[in-house]
Amino acid sequence: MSPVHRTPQRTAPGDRALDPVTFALDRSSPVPLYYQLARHLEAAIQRGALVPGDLLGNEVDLSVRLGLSRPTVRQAIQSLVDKGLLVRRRGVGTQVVHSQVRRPLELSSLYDDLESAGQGPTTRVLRNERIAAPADVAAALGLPEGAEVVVLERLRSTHGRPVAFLRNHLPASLLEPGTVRLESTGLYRLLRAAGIVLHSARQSIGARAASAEEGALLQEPEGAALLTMRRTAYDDAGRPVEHGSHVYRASRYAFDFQLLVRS
Amino acid sequence: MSPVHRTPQRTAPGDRALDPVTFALDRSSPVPLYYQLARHLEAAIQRGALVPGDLLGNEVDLSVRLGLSRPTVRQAIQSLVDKGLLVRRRGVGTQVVHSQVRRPLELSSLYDDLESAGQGPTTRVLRNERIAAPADVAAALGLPEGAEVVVLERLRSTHGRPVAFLRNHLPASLLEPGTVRLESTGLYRLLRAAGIVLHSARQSIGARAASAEEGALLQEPEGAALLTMRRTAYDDAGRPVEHGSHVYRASRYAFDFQLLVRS
DNA sequence: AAGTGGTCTAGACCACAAA
DNA sequence: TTGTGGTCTAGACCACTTT
Repeated sequence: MSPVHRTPQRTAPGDRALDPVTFALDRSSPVPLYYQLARHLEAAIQRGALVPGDLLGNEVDLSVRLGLSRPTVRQAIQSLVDKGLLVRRRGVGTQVVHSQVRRPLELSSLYDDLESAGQGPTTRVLRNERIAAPADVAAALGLPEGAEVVVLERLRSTHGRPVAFLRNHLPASLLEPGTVRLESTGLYRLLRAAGIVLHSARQSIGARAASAEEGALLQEPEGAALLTMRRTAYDDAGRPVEHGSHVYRASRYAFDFQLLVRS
Repeated sequence: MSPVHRTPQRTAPGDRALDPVTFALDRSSPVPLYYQLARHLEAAIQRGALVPGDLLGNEVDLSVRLGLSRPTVRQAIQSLVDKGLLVRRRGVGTQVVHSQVRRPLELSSLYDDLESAGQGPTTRVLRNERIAAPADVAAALGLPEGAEVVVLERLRSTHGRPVAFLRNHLPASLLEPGTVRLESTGLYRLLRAAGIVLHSARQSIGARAASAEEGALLQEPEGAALLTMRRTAYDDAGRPVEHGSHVYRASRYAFDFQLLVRS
């Protein structure tokens, strides 16, 4: 049996040289074996060597061919199942998911979103200073009211036209973001560069009509529909790291993502 | 050493009877052992027996105390790490995450959302018929243009006031949803009851101003800000199962969820 | 130096689906 | 009946963090 099958069946004999599953592991690398395998399979899927519906060979054969134990192979496969790229069916096998999977919803910055969409975002920092925390911000960040926080206000544009107005608050003890850097990258990248590891975020997406000031900033008429997003991000230890309150031009932006069903 | 530690340190001696980690496994149950352990730990966290910051005992001790192998214990712990309830640090240990974790974003139906919030949703079915698929729907569902689909239009309310207008299209071959059932439950529950297993969905959230008809339906003035959601859901085999195009009153609804950072 | 999680092995038996 | 993934064991060695 050849290790990859198309529906309803099999590849031509002599395909083993093109077998997209078997490959050379680097056992001297510090990269874990299961991770090497996962990346290899993912690449094979991305470049189309494994087509939706294809069955991977069964796990036992696979582990023999690769010289790995079955649990290690399973660990690799499981990570791709978790990503939504593969589906396992008992008694059937493991196959590549049919639908075009895009990335699941990530805690990504708007900057990265726009950049990866080739939108060449620009940022104008309107405000960057230390203030006493307003009540709602203090509550969101778990700080005593009046504690010192950094407030950032930024206008993000693509193609010279505004997309979003971003207001963020950070505990002043955490980071003193430089205005210059903020104009050339995203806040989350600055946090990561400062060694702050994000773990989770609580987020709320809504809509409302634009105020006169918001309209002026975003070049929308007063009363235009805006998307709003409020988010508090936490680090590994559960400490609030950042609270953001953003508004987006609905005519130029939407939240777009893939969900996986919890199982 | 007692198995649970508070910061900076330990519970009183004699606490072993209250040890929130050790418990009795049911080896005769068909429920997997790792799953029993995961549920037990999750319950201990939810009821506060394990407090944020608490360290679980190390994995080797734990497996000995529970009479399980270490991989099985790891499998249980890993599932809770994936859920965002626990954090592991090499050289340190596994501890309960500080922040209050709510559920991550799920592919849940609005009906379930409102019901679990105690809002007692009601549904009025405005339309339930078979039609030839419009071009955009056919494209989303991967059907030839003009193929037969079921179109549903529903108005969902809580406390007697409308919250959302839901328009859904399904391949007619898949399901013939009964209007009566649709008034008493959510579409996704009907799909599940029909044996349709959802796997993933592609979703886009935006905003726009209400049209005159939308305003009349939702009891909002024309031009009011509305939240919009377009979603296509897929089953295990990657077949499109449903396409929804919904509008929500921004004054009464927001998308509210927790994100975990991919790692 | 000691203790933790991270990785890996080489088996075993079971549950489920398809032929 | 056969083949698949699902679960589980009892070890091993390594990398990292803290003392």
